[in-house]
Amino acid sequence: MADGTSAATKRQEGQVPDIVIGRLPLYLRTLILLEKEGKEVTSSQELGKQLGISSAQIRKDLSHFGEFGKQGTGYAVSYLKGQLKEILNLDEVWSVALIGFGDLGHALVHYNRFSERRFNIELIFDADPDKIGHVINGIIIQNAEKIEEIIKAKGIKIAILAVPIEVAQTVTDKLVNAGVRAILNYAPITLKNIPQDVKVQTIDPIAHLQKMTYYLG
Amino acid sequence: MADGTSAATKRQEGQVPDIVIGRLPLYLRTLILLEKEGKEVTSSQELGKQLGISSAQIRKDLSHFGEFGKQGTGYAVSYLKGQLKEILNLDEVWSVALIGFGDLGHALVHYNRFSERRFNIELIFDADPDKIGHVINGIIIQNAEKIEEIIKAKGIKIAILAVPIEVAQTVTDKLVNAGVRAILNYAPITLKNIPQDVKVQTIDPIAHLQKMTYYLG
DNA sequence: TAGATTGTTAATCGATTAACAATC
DNA sequence: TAGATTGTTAATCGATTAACAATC
Repeated sequence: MADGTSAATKRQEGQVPDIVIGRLPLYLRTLILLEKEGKEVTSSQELGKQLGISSAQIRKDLSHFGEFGKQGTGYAVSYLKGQLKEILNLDEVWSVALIGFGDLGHALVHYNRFSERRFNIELIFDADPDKIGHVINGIIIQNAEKIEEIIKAKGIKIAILAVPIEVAQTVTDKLVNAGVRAILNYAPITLKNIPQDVKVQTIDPIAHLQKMTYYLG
Repeated sequence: MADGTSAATKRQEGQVPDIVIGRLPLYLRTLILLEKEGKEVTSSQELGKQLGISSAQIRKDLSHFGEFGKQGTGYAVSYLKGQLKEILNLDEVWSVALIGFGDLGHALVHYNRFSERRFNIELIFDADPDKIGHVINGIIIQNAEKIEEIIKAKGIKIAILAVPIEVAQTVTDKLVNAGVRAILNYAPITLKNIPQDVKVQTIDPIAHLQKMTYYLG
């Protein structure tokens, strides 16, 4: 994530590194898994083994936010899970706008894990007149021209961008303008003109594959 | 990513950091974009601006592999693109096996960028008897029980894992056993028992969203 | 208690940036 | 030439790891 930290916006005392924030969801994911397996207590060592990282790193990461464990015994799974959820602002249900209803958009709408994790896709937009008006999972596909108007009206802060490359930047400008603060970007392009308080995460499967083929030489 | 490489490497002065390898596909992506725009020459500054990273970092990254630019003028777009493709082993067509033909698998098969970038999905597997035997894009959906047999026979090195969490590890074991060396994993779980020479990249959209909600507090 | 594990400090390791001679 | 930009070195910055006192 480009956090746009410049000399003028030096990391303030007590601010947690972005790379640490990125690991918290993995810790949470693992705790949920352990809980499902019936584990009530865990340790930095066990978590580390599950995730393939060191126990020291986990303890260090958590120490940015407080003390959650007990010497000699470790962490109560349910408690730590709750604390991480709170830290990550996951106690509320987040409304999400999906932009683009092609194959990917279709798959995302049917991906149950979004709602399981309390990300509710509440709006769908597309530019194709043949799609506009159709109802998917009780959601009407809206005209992409109304993105700003409707998102602003609903106060939605999170958008999933699943549009073709060519329109990704234009749509992004609209989303930012509509007050969106987090964009999950599936277009394989670096989005520009992102204000400091708007976060972007780009998912590009091709980039992942190409990173791996390097090692297949 | 573990660097599982023998002493007999192509590069004498040691290993290129994995984090650098991860940026090469982004450089390539940007060069392709610039080429499409008709640009014949670019610079580390321009590339950096496009990607939101420093020009120094781009020059440093490229310097691990050789000298590709000219002082005063910069880089020939087409040439640098070709060099990066070569470095990343992208001159050949890679056959890919897709495991799991749910909504996500469906979207992936229809995602043209895979074939555009020379990743050809050649095999599809699913465990559902209702799906086995159906033909998608000229590819028969095969019984998941034949994963090892068929992948081994075809010598396929890259797999995309789009199966439910519960079976992800079991399928992974089979893939590794069948000789797969790169796994693009869409199951939100850390895969275990991965040999050093097998690479895994996990894509978890929920983790990305949760990273961003931290900042929405 | 004895063993285990946390939270934290200090040391190490690695990545990024700044700066500049070389040179197109 | 004058301006621009590379490739590289050294300095800086930041992240990870090791180690251990505290203590459950």
